[in-house]
Amino acid sequence: MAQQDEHGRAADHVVLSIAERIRTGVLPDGQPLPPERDLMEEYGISRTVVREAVRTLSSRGLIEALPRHRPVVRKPGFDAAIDAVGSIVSHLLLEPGGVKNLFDTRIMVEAGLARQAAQQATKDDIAALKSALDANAAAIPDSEEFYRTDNAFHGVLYQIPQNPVLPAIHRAYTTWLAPQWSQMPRLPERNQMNYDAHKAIFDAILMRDPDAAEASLRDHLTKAWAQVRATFGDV
Amino acid sequence: MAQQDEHGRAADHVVLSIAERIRTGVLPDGQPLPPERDLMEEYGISRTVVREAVRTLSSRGLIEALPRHRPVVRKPGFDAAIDAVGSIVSHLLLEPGGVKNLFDTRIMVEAGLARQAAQQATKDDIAALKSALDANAAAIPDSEEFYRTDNAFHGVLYQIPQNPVLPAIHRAYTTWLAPQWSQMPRLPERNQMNYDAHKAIFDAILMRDPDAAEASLRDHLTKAWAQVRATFGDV
DNA sequence: CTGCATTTTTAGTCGTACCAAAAGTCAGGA
DNA sequence: TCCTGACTTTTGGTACGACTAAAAATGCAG
Repeated sequence: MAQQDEHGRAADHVVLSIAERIRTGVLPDGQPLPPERDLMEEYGISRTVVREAVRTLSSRGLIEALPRHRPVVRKPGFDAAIDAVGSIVSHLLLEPGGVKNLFDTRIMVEAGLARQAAQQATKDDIAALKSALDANAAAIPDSEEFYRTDNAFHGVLYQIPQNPVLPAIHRAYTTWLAPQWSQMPRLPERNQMNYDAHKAIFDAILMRDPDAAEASLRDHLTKAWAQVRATFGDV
Repeated sequence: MAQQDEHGRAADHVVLSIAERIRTGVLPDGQPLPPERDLMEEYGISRTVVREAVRTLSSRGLIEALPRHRPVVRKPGFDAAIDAVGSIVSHLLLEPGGVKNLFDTRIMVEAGLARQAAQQATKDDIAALKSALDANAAAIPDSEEFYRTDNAFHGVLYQIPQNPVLPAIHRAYTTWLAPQWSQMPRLPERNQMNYDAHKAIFDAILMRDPDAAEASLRDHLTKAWAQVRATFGDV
């Protein structure tokens, strides 16, 4: 994969070099990048190239470049990876069927999570779920708060396997699907219905019944999708 | 979220504008972008800014900017989204536990796919699986070919739900995990073992037994992971 | 109509210059 | 002494102009 080194890209070399310094910790997380003028001297290139490199690193998520500020190193986490795709995904969601395709994968993933939870959840996990469920119940009259606690309940499912990739995925789903979700009419009746679904999922997990857990979760999300369709039509 | 418009970024406005033109099809897929000089005239900005915008669009995956060529529009697909994260993910995989975390999500996903296949696979799906399985069997002596057919067999699982997101995810897994996988010693005995595992998965799907399908798939991938560990130690 | 040489266009890079916003400095007052 | 606000320096954002080499377009000859 090693291409013609002196061919068409000076900036890419700088990108690679800086990325490596970030990865190895020579440039620690949170530290501002050296000034552009220093970098151009160090690499023997023009500021044009330096700026291109910075721009690239920024959209790669390795640094955070606020408009007029010094870019700061942002050691890549799974969240940064999600951010990096955000732009593309938002385009994909505007395509017909885009939202549905994404939502379907969410159903798949959470169905798996529910099964896994029913089989492997520890006492602490159950306690966390219970606590999230109670908060959700308390929020039924307050749609704003219900949305938050609803999210948090699902979030617990993503935490149970103790895999840092999963919470990032959850954040991705909530971020990307938020435009649809947040514009839906919020009614206490609906909140009640959703809470009941959460309770059913919780109960199934508590009973260590993977099939029931998956079924109730699928039912829950499928109904949620029906609500989305009722609001937005086919998307 | 609308910020101070005349504040700190001229390039971003151009990025937004061009991205919109791509999405709406004013700039169709495959068409080269207008020359930089035309764009600077059209937007009333300097070439510096145009180039920054192009660079950004490129790393966002909306256009493909080969070194000395005209950037061509590349309507974003799910594959492009995967590419966009590639850079970050490759960093994450170098972190301790990074590969395992990713592989675990793969096990989760494919476990779900196997269940779903057992429940919903059509005749055509089964036929595709069978065909992939046969190709896999025929390739047992040829490790190179076996790797390919192995991949293809798993790929069929990702196709069954008919959700375009899933094949993209499969491609992501194979791309990101390839460095580990392709360096593993290839032995016909191992191929035989993996083929047997594939056969077990296929049989379970054929028997419409989701539990067995999931179990055999988990077993298969867990053993594959053990092979990785045996080769690379803890990663 | 086809293949090749020539011209034109265009991306890549450099350098300089200027502005405005941060960041850093320092003096004066509480 | 410590805080505060004005002042200076640094630094990112943008513009303009120039030059090179590669790519694309053109035109010519066969």
